[in-house]
Parts: sequence; C-alpha cells; structure tokens
Amino acid sequence: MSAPVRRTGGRSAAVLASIRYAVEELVRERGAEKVTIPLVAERAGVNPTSVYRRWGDAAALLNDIATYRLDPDRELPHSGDLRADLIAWAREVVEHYRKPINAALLRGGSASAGEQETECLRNRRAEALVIMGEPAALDADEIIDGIVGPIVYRAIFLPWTLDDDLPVRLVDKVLPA
Amino acid sequence: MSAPVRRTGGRSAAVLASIRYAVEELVRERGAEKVTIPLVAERAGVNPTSVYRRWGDAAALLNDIATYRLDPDRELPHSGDLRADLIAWAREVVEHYRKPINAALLRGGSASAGEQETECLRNRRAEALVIMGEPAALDADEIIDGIVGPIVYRAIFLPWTLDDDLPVRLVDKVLPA
DNA sequence: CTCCTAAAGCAAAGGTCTTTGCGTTACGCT
DNA sequence: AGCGTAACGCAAAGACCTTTGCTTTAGGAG
Repeated sequence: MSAPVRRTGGRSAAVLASIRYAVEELVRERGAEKVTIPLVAERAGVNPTSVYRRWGDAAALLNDIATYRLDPDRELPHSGDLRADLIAWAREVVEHYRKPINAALLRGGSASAGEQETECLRNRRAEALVIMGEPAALDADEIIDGIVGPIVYRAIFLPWTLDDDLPVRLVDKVLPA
Repeated sequence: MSAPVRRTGGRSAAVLASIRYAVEELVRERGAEKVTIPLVAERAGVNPTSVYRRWGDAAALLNDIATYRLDPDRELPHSGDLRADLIAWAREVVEHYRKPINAALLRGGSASAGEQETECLRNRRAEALVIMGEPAALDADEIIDGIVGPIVYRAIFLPWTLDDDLPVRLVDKVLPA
C-alpha cells in the first residue's frame, strides 16, 4: 500500500530534458498558442504518449516549463539598501520577461489562469516579501500594484516597452525618496 | 476594381448576433480556452464554415467579442474634478473585469497578444487620456503603470482581489492629494 | 546480478477541428 | 421589381489531436 517508487534518473531524465528543450524552441518559433503535444514529442524525439501521460495537456506542460525558467532558489539581492535591492530585483524580473520565450510562456499561462495563483507568479511575490524583510516597509498589495502588475502587464501586452529605466521608475513610485 | 459592397444587414447581422451570444455563453460555461469554432457554431445555430470564413480562428473571434463588450463610445466621467473622474473611470474598468465573462475574454486575448496592442486595451488607454484632458497631469505611462496595469494583472491572475477600494487606492498613488 | 515494475514506446482507433468546392439564399443597388 | 454577388449552408475529405491496450525497456532496490 506504499507509494510506488519513482524513477527520475537515466532515461526519464533525458526525456524530460529533451522535452523541455523542444518546448522552448517551439514556443520561440510559433508562440505558446500553437505548441501542441505531438509537435513537442516529435521535436524531442519522444513518443507523444509519454507526454500525454506525464502532463495531460499542453497547458500543464507549458506551465511546468515556465515555473522552472526563473530559478526560485536563486540568490536574491540583499545589499542592505532596501531601495537598491528592490530595484535590482525588479530589474531581474524585467530582464526575464524581456526574453521572448518567457513572455510567450507567461501569455500561455495567463490563458489558463483565474482559478488560483500560478506557481510562477506566487514565487515572484514570495521573493518580493523576502526582500522587504521584517518589518516590511511595503505590503504585498503595494508590491503587486506597484511593481509586479505593471511589469507583467507590459510583458504580456506591450513587450516592446520593457525599458531599462522601468524598474527605477516603478520603485520611485512605491518608495518615495 | 473597387472594393466589393459589404452586406451587413439582415441575415448577416442576425448571424453575428447569435454568434456573439453563443460565444459569451460558452466562455462563461467552460472558459475561453475551451471555446472552439464548431462548438460556437452549433450553439448559435450557424454553420461552422461561416465562422471560419469570417474570423479565421477562435482567437480572432474572442478578440472581436472582447472589443465590443465595453462600449468605446460610452459617456466618460467628466465632473471637472480630475481625481473623481479618474476614480470613477477606474471603477468602471474594475467593474467590467469583475464579470467572469470579461475576465475570461481578457485571458483569451492575452494568449494571442504580443505583436501589437489589442484593440480593447488601446481603447482603455485612449479613454484615460481623454479624462486627463489638456494639459495632462499624468502621461500615458503613469496611467498604464498606476491604473491599467495593476487592474488587468489582478483581473487575469488574481480576479478574486478586484475589491471595491482598489480604484481609490490606485488613484491615490498616482495623484497624491 | 536479478527481479519487480515504473516509465517509455508502439499501433490502432476514435474524435474533433479545419479546409475546400459547390450550390443556395438574400442584401443592397439600380 | 430585377439583378449581381456577398454571405451563408452543406457535405466530403483531410489533417491533426487524443485515448487506449499492450509490449518493450531500463531504473532502482535487494
């Protein structure tokens, strides 16, 4: 009655890696919308059935890829200067979504959003709160409305406006000098 | 060599209306993601071919519907009090996206965004600039980052946080008393 | 090394979407 | 009212996606 022993190494790991790579290529080439499982499988040199059995559908697959693109365990800025840290973090996020692959994945994720917060964006918010430290000068709502919201909005609908000075402009608004 | 004469009345108008209605029903029932053209056609009592020929694909169809949900020719708030007008307008937008149908259409639209600003959101920005008047106290970027961005972000990813006091909170930030 | 079985591969069947050519309807102009 | 043709309906064909039962491969524990 115990849980079956998972097999994550060897072949499975290779399949996973080649599928992730194939997805990223295809999203770049045709946009997240037009990425189908048979297409991914062929590009990855893998049987479509394997993809269906692991992820179920294309939306779940894309979401899985998106989650791992910006490492949730990476080192966060912590110079001690709150304002500088916030700017540095915002810059990372902007930089991230400036890559067409990540913006495309974000759009794909947004299509299936609404029920619950996506893993990927929950990570962003958690990071912001870590940077704020305790006691926090800003609460979660201020981060969302002041930093994450505008960046994500632009990433989805106005990707060509993700300028270098956007992070500073946004932080200036939420943290008046 | 002149453009063919369009026929927009009578039957065509009826088809258009029943398709729009069918799309809205289906988006509410299953989410924009799972709305297909054959499904819409059946519900509307129309031949799928007609839908394919007019819109081409489901994304274009959804975008068309979304554009006409918030009437671009409606009366805008103009009490003379800039702050009050901005709040009233933001309230309209929040109210709009609080309806699940509109949020779902927004998500559908975001999936195919990226190339150029969508008609629907271009309208929102134009409205904001009209409210601002001349000379404008805020520029387009401030409206986007301060009002539209946060509202749309929440509408897509955190629809249950579109509170009544959000408009006031946002306007307070961009228009310090 | 051997065994057990999780995970991948294969093939066939079923389903849904999309395209296309052609006939029919009826809008809009004269 | 009559005419030309835009827009719709119909049906068949094809493409593509998805599911399912079974076989084969190979990860991981002993």
